[in-house]
Amino acid sequence: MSQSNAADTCQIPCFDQDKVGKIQKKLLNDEARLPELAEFYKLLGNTNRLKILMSLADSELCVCDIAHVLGLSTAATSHQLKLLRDKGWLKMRNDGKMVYYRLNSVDLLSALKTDLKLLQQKLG
Amino acid sequence: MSQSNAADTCQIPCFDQDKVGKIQKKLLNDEARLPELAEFYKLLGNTNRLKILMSLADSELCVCDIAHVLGLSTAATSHQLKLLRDKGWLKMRNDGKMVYYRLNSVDLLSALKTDLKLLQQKLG
DNA sequence: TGCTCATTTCGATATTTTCGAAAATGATAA
DNA sequence: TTATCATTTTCGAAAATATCGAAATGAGCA
Repeated sequence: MSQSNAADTCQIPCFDQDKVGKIQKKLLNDEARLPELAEFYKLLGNTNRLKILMSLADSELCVCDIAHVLGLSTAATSHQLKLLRDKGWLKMRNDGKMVYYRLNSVDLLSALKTDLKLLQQKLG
Repeated sequence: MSQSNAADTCQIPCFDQDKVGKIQKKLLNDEARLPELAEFYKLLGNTNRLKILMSLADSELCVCDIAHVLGLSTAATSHQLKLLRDKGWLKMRNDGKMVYYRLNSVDLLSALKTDLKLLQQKLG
């Protein structure tokens, strides 16, 4: 409320207003996309979902087969598949009672592989 | 226990043993690395940490400046910095009382940018 | 000694994740 | 129709995790 003497004492005196301002300005471009990017990474931050993506590298699979690869129930598997499908990374195809899933983006898989290499390189 | 008539009725009859076996075999190569990869993505699955990485694109910054960019306390900022440092993505440098952080890997930033492009492309 | 920037620990809170159980869906077959 | 089967969905609960403030600690500097 009082505008008297608060202005000339900064709570955190070390910071460089100019530098901070410039960086905030620069971030503005990407800032809107960062939550999306973070969500993308959260989605990939799970071993089972990574396994799903890699399992589908060569060909489509039915839910049941994927469940066996993961060692999960079909319900749990279906849930993970839905998360990937909702974001558009997987596509499903009905064939009678069966449902087959396949990758909807080759680029995703190559991104995974690139990142895997980055890690391997980092760990020697 | 009884081996009489259990063998010919499969609890989950739809799956293709051969296919599953082949995929599990193929996954063996990468499987050991998948938890690492998942952890890597978990680390990146946070807007503040992404902001930190992007803020450091051009030059090092002190904790206090980073805290201002993020709008967090220095304690909270320091915590996030530690997570990135512990994984080897950031390096710190002491200069008097101040501590400066910088990127320890150019490749990480380019991976980020690649993934961001992948998303932009996906979203039209 | 006192001050400052940063780190660390502790802990509370909030959020998220994961997945089982069970009901619902939707296709097929008898 | 009725039964069956593969999958999906909803609900919910347990567990794991994240986030961050407060306060104690370090470490440099005057």
